[in-house]
Amino acid sequence: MRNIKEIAQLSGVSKSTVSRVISGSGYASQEARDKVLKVIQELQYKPNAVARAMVSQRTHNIGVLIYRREYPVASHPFYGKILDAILASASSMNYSVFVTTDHEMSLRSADFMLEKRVDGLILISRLEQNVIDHIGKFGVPYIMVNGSTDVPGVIHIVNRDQNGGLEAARHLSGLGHRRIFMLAGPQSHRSHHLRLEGFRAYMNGQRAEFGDSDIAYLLASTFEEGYRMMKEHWEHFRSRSYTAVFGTNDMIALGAMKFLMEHSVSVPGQVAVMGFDDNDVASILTPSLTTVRVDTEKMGRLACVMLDKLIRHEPVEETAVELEPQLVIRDSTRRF
Amino acid sequence: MRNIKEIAQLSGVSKSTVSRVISGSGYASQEARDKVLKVIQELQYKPNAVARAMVSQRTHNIGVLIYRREYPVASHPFYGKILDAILASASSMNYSVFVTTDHEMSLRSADFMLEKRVDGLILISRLEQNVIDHIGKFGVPYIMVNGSTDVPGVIHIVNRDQNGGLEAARHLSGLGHRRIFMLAGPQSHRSHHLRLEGFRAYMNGQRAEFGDSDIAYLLASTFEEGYRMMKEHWEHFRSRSYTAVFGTNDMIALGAMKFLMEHSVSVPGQVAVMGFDDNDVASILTPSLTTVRVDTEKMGRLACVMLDKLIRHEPVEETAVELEPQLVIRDSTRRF
DNA sequence: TTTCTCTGTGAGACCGTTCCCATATGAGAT
DNA sequence: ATCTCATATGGGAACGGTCTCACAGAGAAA
Repeated sequence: MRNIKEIAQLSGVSKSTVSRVISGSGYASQEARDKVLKVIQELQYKPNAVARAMVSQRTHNIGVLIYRREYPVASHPFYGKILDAILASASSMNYSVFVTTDHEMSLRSADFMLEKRVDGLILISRLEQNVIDHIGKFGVPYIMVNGSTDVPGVIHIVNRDQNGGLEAARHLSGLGHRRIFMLAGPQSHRSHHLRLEGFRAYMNGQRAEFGDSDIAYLLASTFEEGYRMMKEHWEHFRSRSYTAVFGTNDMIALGAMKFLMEHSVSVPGQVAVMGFDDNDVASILTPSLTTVRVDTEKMGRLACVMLDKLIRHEPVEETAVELEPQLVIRDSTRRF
Repeated sequence: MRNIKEIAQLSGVSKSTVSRVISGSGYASQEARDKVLKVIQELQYKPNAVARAMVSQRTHNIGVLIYRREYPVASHPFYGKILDAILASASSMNYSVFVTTDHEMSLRSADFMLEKRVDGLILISRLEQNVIDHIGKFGVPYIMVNGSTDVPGVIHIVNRDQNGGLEAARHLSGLGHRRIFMLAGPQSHRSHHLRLEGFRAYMNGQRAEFGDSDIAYLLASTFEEGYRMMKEHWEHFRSRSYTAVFGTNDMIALGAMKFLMEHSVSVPGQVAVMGFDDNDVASILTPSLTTVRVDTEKMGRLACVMLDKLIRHEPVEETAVELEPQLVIRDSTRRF
C-alpha cells in the first residue's frame, strides 16, 4: 500500500515535508506544497488512520454500546432513533462510530471497544454497576444515554420522565377521564418507573382515585406484553369500567390498543389510549396515538457534543442533562 | 497507558516472550507463561488493537455504509433489520462494525471508511457507479446488500423480488380478486421495479386485466407517500371498483390502508391490502398486514460470512445470492 | 560585521505491537 | 565425541505516520 515515504520519494522531498503539507501545520514552500499535492492527487493517496491513531493516541472513533434483551436493537423504534441521531452528529463532527449491540450485559462487548481504543463511549440503556466500573477503570470518557442507574458522577442524558408521566395524567384527566388503567413497564428501568411515579403524583395531587389495583406491571416493554397484559386484565378492566389506558411506552400502548380493537372497543370512542416516546409507529397507526414525545434527536446530538468535550478535556458544565418531554395529542384520546 | 513492554519488565521476561504468551503461538515455558499471565491479570492489561492492526495489516473492523435519502436510517424498519443482523453476525465473528449513514451518496463517507482501513465493506441500498468505482480502486473487499445496480462482478445479496411480486399476485388472485390496484415505489430502485414486474408477469400470464391504469407510481417508498397516492387516486379507485391494493413495500401499503380506514373502507372486508418486506409494523397493525417476507436476518448473516471469506482470500462460490421470499398471510386480505 | 528572526527542510525517535532471526541449552542420535 | 533437533528466550526491524530538533539561508536590526 501507498505510504508517506513513497509520496516523499516521488515528489522529491522528505517525509517530514509531506507530513507538513498534509497536516497544513508547519512551514512548507509553495513549490514543495504543489509537488506533494500533485503526487497525492495522482496516486489517490489517503493517509493511514491506523498509523495516525498509533502516534497521536487519538483514533477519532467513538463506540456506541446498546444493551437490550429483546430484538430488535438498531431497528428498535426508540433506541434506533437515538442511534440515528448519534450517527448523524458524530459524522458531522468527524468521528467514526463503532456500534455494538449485546443481549446480555457482558464485559466482553465492552472490552471489544476498549481494546480498539475508542476515544470515547456512549452507553445506551441500562447498565450494571460492574460494567460501569470496568469501563471507568480504563480512563476512557463515557456518557450514558437514557440509562437506568444513577451512578454519581457519571455524565448522563435522560428524558424528564417524571414530568412526562405527569403531563400524561394531566391530559387524560383534563379530558374528563376518571378511571384510568395503567400498563407499567419493568420498574427496574428508570424510565418506566419515573413515568409511573409522575403519573401517580398527579393523580394523587388531584385526589383522583388511582391505586395499585389500577396498575398492571409488565415483564417487558414490548408490544406483545402490552397485548398480553391487556388481555389478562380484560375482565378486571370491564368490571371497573375504565375509560382510558396509559402505557409507559408506545409499544405497550399499541399492544393494548390492538387488543381493544380486536374486541370491538372503539378507540378513542369508548376507551382512550395513550403511550410514551412518540416513535414512528405511533403516528402511523389508525387511530394515531396520543403520546409524550422524547427528543431522541437531541439526546443523540447532545451525547456527541458532550462526549467530544470530554475527549478534548474541555470542561463540561452539567453532569446530568434532563430533556423536557412534550405532549403530542393525536387521535387515540378524546374527551370522555 | 500500559503496554507490552511494561508487562515484560514486571514479569522479568522480554516483550517477545510476552507477545508469544498472549498470542499462544511459539514457545514459552510454563513458568514464563504463568508469570506473564499473572501480571496481565493484575494490571488488567489489554493489547492495543491499533498497534496490532498496524503491523498485521488487519483491523478486524468492517464498515457498513447505508445510503438513504429519507430518515430514519438505522431505525428504518427494513434497513435497520439488516443492520441488526449484520451487527449480531459480525460480533460473533469477532469483527467490530463501523456504521455510517449518509443522505447523499458522496465519496466522502466512503473515504471516511477507507482511511480507517477497514478489512471490508458492506454497502446497503442503491449505490452509484462512481462510488463503486472509487471503492473498487482501493482493493478493499466489499459486498452489496439489497443494492440497485447490477454491476457485473460485484458480489451482492438480494431478495428474489420478482418471485415475491408473483406470489403476491397469485395470492390475491387466488382469493378471487380481479381488480387490483398497485402502488409502485420508485422504479429506479431494483426491488420496487422487480416486484412490479413479477406482479405484472403473473397477471398477464393469467390473462387477468392489469394494465398501466392500474398502477400508481410513487416518488418515495414511504408511509406518507403511500397515503398521499391512495388519496390522489381515490376517485379513480372507487370508479374502477378495485377490491385490492398491493404496495411494493409495507410502508406504502400501510399508508394506503390508513387512508382507506379513515374513509370507512373496511379492510379486508371491502378492500384487501397487501405489502412487501414484513417489517415489524406489519404484524402489529390492526388488521395485521398480509405481506411477502424478506429474510433480512439471512441477508445480514450471509453478508458477514461472505465478506469474511473475501477478507481471508477464501474462494466465494457465488457472485450473486438471491434469497427466496415467503408469503405471509395475515388479516388484511381475505376471499372476495 | 554580527546577531537575531523567520522560513524551509530533513533526520530520526517514537507510538505498541508482531515476527524474523540469532543464540542458548539439554536430550537423544550417530 | 560431535551432530541434530526441539525448546526457550531476547534483540531489533518493521508497520506508517507525527513531531521534535538541528541546521541552513535570507533578510532585518544592532
